[in-house]
Amino acid sequence: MQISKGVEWAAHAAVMMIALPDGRGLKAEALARYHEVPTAYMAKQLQALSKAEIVQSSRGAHGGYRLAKPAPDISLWDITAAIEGHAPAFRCTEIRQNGPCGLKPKDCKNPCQIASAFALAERAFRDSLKSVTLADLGAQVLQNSRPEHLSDVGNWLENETMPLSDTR
Amino acid sequence: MQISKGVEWAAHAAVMMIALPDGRGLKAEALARYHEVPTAYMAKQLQALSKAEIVQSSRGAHGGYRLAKPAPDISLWDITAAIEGHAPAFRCTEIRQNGPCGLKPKDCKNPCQIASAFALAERAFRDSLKSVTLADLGAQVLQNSRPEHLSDVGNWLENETMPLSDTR
DNA sequence: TGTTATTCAGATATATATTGTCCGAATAAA
DNA sequence: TTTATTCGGACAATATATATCTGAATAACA
Repeated sequence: MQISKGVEWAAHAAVMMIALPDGRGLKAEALARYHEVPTAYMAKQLQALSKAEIVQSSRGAHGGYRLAKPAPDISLWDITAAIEGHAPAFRCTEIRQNGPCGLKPKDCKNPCQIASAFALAERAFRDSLKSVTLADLGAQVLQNSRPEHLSDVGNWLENETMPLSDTR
Repeated sequence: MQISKGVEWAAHAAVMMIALPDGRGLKAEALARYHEVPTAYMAKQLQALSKAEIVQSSRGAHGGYRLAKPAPDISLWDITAAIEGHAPAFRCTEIRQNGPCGLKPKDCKNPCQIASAFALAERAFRDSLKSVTLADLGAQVLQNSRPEHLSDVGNWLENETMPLSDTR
């Protein structure tokens, strides 16, 4: 029962994108470099977020990714589901229908008790993650970071999001 | 994010063992045959339950497995943890310490916000499973099964748990 | 008390999913 | 129209889950 590393990366990348000014974007390579993770694999996670319409992508020169909707409308569950998929973690294979005392399918209209218990637990998990938004995470970062760190990040963003010919 | 099939098998096997009379046991092969799953792999799950002291094993002729404690004292989480391990599903790799704006370790005494959110969600998952005991599951089976099915199971158990020379 | 049949337990292969990489398609700037 | 740049999906390597096999331990029986 493991959650893919991609979820961690995608979540951090999404938090990063909160701070992105106006219509600017961050390319996959920059987000990977910022977090010091393999570029191509980070790109893969961003593609998944893009498919889930959590981020928008722009191709070509000066392209990149940005959030597709306001930070309060994106939950940690949205990100997790985008990377891991929506399939339940517990997969009931209906083994109660197997073997010498196996039940007939018509006697299995109600879900198996064990499967039901897991479904309930997974719902609790999901609901917990749904209650946390990107905006919440961003606010916590602002609160808990030292001012110098925030300015470091600010400067880095300036450089990465302004690759235009600004020679002044 | 998948839960091993072994958890499903182990849970069903454990529910089965509730019905076991007095000091009798069921061997791995019988439990596998009952559920129509590969014998050796079912055996492996039972070994895990044995290590976690959820079931007791007896070797040699007429050996087998039985519950190591009363059904109300065994939760679905106990079984899950025995098979899947106790490690958290979300693994924080502290990528906030990476890259050009990486934090210093001394500024990372508090856990990362994202990791905290997942820890909370996993706790909710765990607590939900902890609230379901083998006794609960057994009671539900008794309630929801047709009488004929219960007698089928009873007969099967008689044959499997009484392989002694009872020729009368 | 030795011998044998039986059963559990750990070590060993195979299949599947996760992790990581590459090359082509698309887009925007020049 | 050309070119540099970036995303997107196809491809490969690694780790984990699944399945199997052989040996160690135990109890029944002679």
